[in-house]
Amino acid sequence: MENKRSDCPISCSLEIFGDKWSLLIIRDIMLREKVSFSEFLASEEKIATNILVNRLNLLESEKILVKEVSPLNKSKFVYSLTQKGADLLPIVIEIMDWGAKYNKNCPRKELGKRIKSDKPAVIKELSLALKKKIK
Amino acid sequence: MENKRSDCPISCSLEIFGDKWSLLIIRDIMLREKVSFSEFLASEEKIATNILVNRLNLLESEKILVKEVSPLNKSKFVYSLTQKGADLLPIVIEIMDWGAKYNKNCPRKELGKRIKSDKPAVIKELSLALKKKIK
DNA sequence: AATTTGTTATTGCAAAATACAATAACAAAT
DNA sequence: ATTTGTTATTGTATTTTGCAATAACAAATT
Repeated sequence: MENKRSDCPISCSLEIFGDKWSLLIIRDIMLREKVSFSEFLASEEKIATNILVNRLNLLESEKILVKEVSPLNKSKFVYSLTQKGADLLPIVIEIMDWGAKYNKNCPRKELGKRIKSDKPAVIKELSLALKKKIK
Repeated sequence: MENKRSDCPISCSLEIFGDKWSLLIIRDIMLREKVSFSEFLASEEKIATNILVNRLNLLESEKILVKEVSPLNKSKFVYSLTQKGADLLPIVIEIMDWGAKYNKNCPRKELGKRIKSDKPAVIKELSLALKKKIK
């Protein structure tokens, strides 16, 4: 961890995930059941392999993710959220809601519509589901 | 607006404010009553002038901020939030709450404590206050 | 009128982050 | 043995950011 810019919690948070990629990896794990390097790599936003490696290591070092050997395939790793990582859920949901509200080209799909109609319920439900999977 | 990476609302949002600075400017306007270039510049995180200019222009072009000549000082500009910008409030609050929860060096001050004890009330109250100031 | 001060913006250059392509390491599967 | 799949590294070009200096210009001061 580098030297902090300030003690502001917003600033500290942005030093960790204030970039264009980190929260997309979190999204993939949280909302799309992705768990591995190759699955993250396959996402539509086309992250480069070196950046993906870098972000996964960073998120792991911040204890937002945990990396383990896959029980199904010993030559594969799987990433899971810690409680700290799972607690990013409300942030992700709020960003998703704002983005859908202000972007014509981001039509709300099922989850987006449920967020629009009852955000707290969605957060509660997803949070419970995550609880079963955190490390 | 460049070419979008995808239609995901999270990705679209991060293309706008997914960096280490934009949300700090929003924070300064939302929570610290700052309105001008020199006030943003004075924040503890020490943003560079060229980056500040760049972010202000970007946020203005995204219609998150509006720039006007100050009524008090004609050689000064003041920035205010649009409704789109004010709607970032829940994101800012959630990031603040997460940062305070997971960072020893970010002691909760008054606002932080109120967020911890009743987040929806804080958001509602601040959102009402912002409503009176949006352009 | 000339000078100083305050505010916003620009420029030049170094450093860091990102994009993109190629390929390496290595275990599993064939 | 060879091929395939998964993760990681390397090299190079481009873009973004950090930092310092300074410009433009109006208001305030002398």
